[in-house]
Amino acid sequence: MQVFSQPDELERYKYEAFASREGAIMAREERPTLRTLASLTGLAVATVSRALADDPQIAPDTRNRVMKAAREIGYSPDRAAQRLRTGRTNVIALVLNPHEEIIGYGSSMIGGITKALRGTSYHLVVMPNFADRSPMEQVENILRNKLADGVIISRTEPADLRIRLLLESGFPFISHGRTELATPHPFVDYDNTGFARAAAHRLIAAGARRPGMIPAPARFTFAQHLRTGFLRGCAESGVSGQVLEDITLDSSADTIYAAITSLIARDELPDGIVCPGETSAMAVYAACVDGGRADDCKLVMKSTSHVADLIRPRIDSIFEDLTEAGERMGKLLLRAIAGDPADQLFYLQPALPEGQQLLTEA
Amino acid sequence: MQVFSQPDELERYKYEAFASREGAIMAREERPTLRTLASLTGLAVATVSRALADDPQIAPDTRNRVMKAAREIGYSPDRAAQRLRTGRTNVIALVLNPHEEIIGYGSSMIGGITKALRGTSYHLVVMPNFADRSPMEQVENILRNKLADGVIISRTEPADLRIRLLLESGFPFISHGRTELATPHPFVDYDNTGFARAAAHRLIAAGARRPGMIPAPARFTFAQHLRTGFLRGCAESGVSGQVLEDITLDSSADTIYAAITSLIARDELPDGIVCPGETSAMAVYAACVDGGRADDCKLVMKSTSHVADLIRPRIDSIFEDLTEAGERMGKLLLRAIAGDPADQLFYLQPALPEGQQLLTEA
DNA sequence: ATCCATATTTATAACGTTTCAAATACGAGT
DNA sequence: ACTCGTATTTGAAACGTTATAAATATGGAT
Repeated sequence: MQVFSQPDELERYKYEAFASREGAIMAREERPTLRTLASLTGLAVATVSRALADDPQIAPDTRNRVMKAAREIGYSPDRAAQRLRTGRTNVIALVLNPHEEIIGYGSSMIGGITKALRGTSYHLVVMPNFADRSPMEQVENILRNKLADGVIISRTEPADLRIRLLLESGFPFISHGRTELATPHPFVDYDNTGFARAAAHRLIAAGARRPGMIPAPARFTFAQHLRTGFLRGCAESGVSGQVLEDITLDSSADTIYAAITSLIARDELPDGIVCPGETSAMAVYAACVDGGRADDCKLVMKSTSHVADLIRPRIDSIFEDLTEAGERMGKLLLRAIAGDPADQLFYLQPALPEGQQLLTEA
Repeated sequence: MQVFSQPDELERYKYEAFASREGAIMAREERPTLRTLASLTGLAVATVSRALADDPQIAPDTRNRVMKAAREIGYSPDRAAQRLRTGRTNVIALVLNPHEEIIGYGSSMIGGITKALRGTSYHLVVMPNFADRSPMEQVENILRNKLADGVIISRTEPADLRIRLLLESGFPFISHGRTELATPHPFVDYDNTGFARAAAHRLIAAGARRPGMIPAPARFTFAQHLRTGFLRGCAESGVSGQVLEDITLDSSADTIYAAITSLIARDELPDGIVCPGETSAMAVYAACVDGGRADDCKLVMKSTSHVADLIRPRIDSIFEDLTEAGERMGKLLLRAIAGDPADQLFYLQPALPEGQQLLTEA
C-alpha cells in the first residue's frame, strides 16, 4: 500500500480537492473515505476507524492526528456502509396515521422529538402512512427492512396489533397512548381522563346542565379515557352528561357541522360541549353560530396549538403540549434502545398544569 | 457451495422459518438474503440478483422461479447494501424550515408528495431543520452524506444559496418558490402576486379605501410577489395601499396582536388588511375584536387548511392548495431525477381556481 | 462430429465500514 | 541481551448487493 506520511501530504490533498472542484473538467470529486484518511496519515484503515470511534486502545496521539485530518478534509462516514456493517440505521421512525398528517397533529410533536434527538447520532424520519396501507403494514415494513432503530407510533388501541408485533420482535419503540396489553411497554400519554373531567367541570361551572362530548373513535384507547373522565366529571356535580353519537373527533368538519345543525333543528342541542380537538370545536362553534344558538352552548376544547388563543369570541380551552410529549418520547425511546427496562419508560402528561390540578374529591 | 435444489427444499425452509419464530428458544430469525435464495433455487447469487431486477438476459423460466421463491420466503432486499453498492438511496428528502414545522405548513404538502411517490421505489423522508442549524447546512449535510436522491426545499430567496449549491453539485431538487438565478431549475410556486392582487380587489370591493397588507419576511422571493400584487391591485382601483411595518407573516401571534393593537391606539388601523397566513389573520382579527374595531377592518386571508371555513364570523379567504403543490413537486422531482431538462420542470399554481381568474385589465 | 454464434449463467470484485484475532512495538524486570 | 506483559497497530473477513467480464450451455449450420 502506498503510504503518504509526509506532513505536507495533507496540504496537497486539500489543494487537489479544491482544484478538482474548481477545475474546468469538473473531475469526479471523490468523497474521502477511511482509505483516504489512512493513506494520508500513514495508518491502517482499521486504526483510523477505531481512532474516530474513540476506541481507548488507540494512542491519544494518533487519535488526535486522525481526528484533525478528518476534520480538515471534511470526512464524514458513509452511513450506508455503517448501516450495512453494523445493522444500525441511526434512524428513529415516526409513523403518522393518515388523519394526523391532515390536521398537523404530528407537526408540533416533530419539534419535540427533534429536540430530544439533538446531539445524538439519530435522525428523525417521518413516515407518512400511505392511505392504501394499513398502519400494521407500515410497521411490518419497517421491521422487515430494518428501516430504523426505533419506532414512534401514536393513536394506540387497547389490543394494538402494531405493538404486539413490535413486542414480539423485541424491536425498540414507544407509543403515544396506552394499551391494555399485559406486557409493559414504553409510552407517553396525555391524561385524557383528567382532561375530560376538568372540561366537564368547567362546562358545569359555566352553567351547563345537559353537557355533551364529542367522542374519539371508539377503537382508540383514549376514547375510553375521554368517556370515563367526562362522565365522572358530570357525575361529580350530579349532572348527567351525554356522549354525542354518530360523530367523532375524526369526522370531517362538514359532518360535525351537519350533526350539530341537526341537533339544533331537533332542539336537542346540549347546553355545553366538550370538544377534544380544535377542528371539531370550530366546526361545532360554526354550526352554533349559524344556527343562532352560539350563546346557548358553552364549549371547552382541547387545543394543541396556540391558535386556540386567537379565536374570538374566546373558546375555553385546555392545552395538550404535544411538543413536550414528543420530547419525552424521544428521550424515553433512546433509553429503550439502550436497553433500559420497559416498565420504567413511561410518562403520563397531566391534563392541567401544576397548581391547576383538579382535586379528586370536591 | 452447498446447493439445495430439491423441490421440497423451499418447503423445508419455510417450515424452519416458522418453527424458529414460534420456537421457545426464539432463535435469531435470519433474514433471507440473495444467498438464501440462491441456495434454495440452486442458482448463483448473481443470477438471482439479475432475475429479481428483471434483467432481459435471464431466461424467463428461471426468472419466474426466482420471483416465486422470493415471494414465498418473504425476501426483500437490504436497502443499506443496495445503497452502498449503487449509491442510490431511494429517498426523497423534504427539508422543513423551523417555522414551517410549527405552523404545520409542511403537513398538508406531505400528503401530496406521498401521493406522487406512491408506486415508485422512493420513500419520503421529512427532515425537520434543527433550530441550531442553518438551512444551508441542512442541505450541505444531505449532499455530503448522500442522504437522498432528490431534495425538496421551500421558502426560496432570490439568490438562494441552497439552490446555488444544489445546482453546482448537479443534485436533483425542486423548490417550492422561485429564485432570480440565471440557471433554470425545477420549481413549483403559488401565484402570490395574483393572490395579493385579488385580495386587494376584494378588500376594496368590500369598501376599503386605505388597505394594508402584512408582508412576508423580506428575504424570501415571494415577499416581493406579494408586495407587487398588492400594490398593483390597489393601484388598479386608484387606491393607495400600505404594507404594514415591523411585523411579517412569521412574527409570533403575540407580536402581530400587539402591532395591530398599537395601530388601533394611534388610530392608524387600515380599513382592510390582506393576511397571507392563517395565524396572522387570526391574530389580526383577535386584536381588532379586542380593540373594539372588528367592524372597521375587513380581512382577506390566505388559507392553506380548511379550518378557515370554520371561523365565525367568516373571514374572506383565498385557498392555496399545498397538497396539490406537493403532488406536483413530487412528480416533477421524479422527472428531474430521471434527467429531464430543468427548464420544463415547473408549475405555477394559479391564485384562484379556474373561472374565478381576475382579468388583467378591468 | 465440429464449429460458431447466441443465450444463459456464474465467479469475482468491488462499495465503505467495523470487528476479530493476530502481529508488532515498547518498556520494565531480570 | 532476553523475556514477558502491556500498549498499540494491523490484516483480513464480513455485511448484502450489483456490475463486469468470463465461462458455460444450447442449438443450428457445416
